[in-house]
Amino acid sequence: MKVSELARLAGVTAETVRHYTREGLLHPERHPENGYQLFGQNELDRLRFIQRARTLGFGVAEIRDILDHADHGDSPCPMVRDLLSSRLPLIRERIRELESLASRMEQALAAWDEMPDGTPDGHSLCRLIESFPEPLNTCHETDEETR
Amino acid sequence: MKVSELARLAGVTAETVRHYTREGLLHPERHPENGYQLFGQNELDRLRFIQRARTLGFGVAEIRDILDHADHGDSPCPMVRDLLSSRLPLIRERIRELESLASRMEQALAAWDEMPDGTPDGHSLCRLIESFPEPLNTCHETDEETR
DNA sequence: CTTGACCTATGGGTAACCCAAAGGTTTTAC
DNA sequence: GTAAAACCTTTGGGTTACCCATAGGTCAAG
Repeated sequence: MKVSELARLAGVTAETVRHYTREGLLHPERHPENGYQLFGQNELDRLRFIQRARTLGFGVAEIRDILDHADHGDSPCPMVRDLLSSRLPLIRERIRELESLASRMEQALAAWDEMPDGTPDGHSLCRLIESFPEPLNTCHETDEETR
Repeated sequence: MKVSELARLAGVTAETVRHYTREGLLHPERHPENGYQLFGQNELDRLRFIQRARTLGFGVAEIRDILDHADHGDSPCPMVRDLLSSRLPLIRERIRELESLASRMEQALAAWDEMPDGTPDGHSLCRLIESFPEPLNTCHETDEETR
């Protein structure tokens, strides 16, 4: 089957399939005459595996490693377990950050109702934001986060 | 004051200050002789405003709009409120997604303990992943998410 | 006057795709 | 039979909020 058909069967876009192919997660054959990518059933299985791994939070590069291991006959399971257990605390922390963010947003929206607001007084940009606690890193080190 | 001093006072890196300047959130004067960026107290206030807005989930482009409005004498508060209230449900949904992800990960780790595992059987990549429910978009439309 | 600390601008990298362009191929329909 | 529609190819640029490396100018201190 060709790119679009594979994509349709797996519920992703053709661009995504091409992306995974470029990144070395899929290895289609090539039609010798027109250069089209040709996928078989096992490529569909592979793509579905990729989708499951993505919903488990694995990155594309990690999935490539997992697949490469499996292609070499090695069990990728220990790697998978390690990735899973090292990533989990980060996810939990990200959840806490977002919950904190959400409650700050709600707090700001609630404050909206009881503010004089209207036009700014020339010193104020927007009290809604300005009256917020400082990000508390105002002293020594730069902190980090992301991901 | 110069870039690094402003950065230190606000607890960010000098690179971040330059980034905000490039993006038009800060408007430093220039030392006419050496071209250095010169910031005053109100630029520090501005930077702290930016930090608070960032912790409320606003993007850099949005903050630029907010500041531009305020610079033109318009109250940005209605804009802020709209952004906040339209973004909040997305954050809540993202939290649910991550909680779902975390529980899938825990489920997978729990399953690890009671699996025959070891080497793959030639058909299996990693049962830990393969035995997962399909991403359930396997039929018609491509879905979307991100952010 | 020479370090070393700081400044500048430019350009490339991050993650996982999306999108547009330019051009070849295959299918469908008249 | 052929022309348009639909699909394929590769290339390159965009997205977010920065970080980092490079090359070269500037400044304070010893």
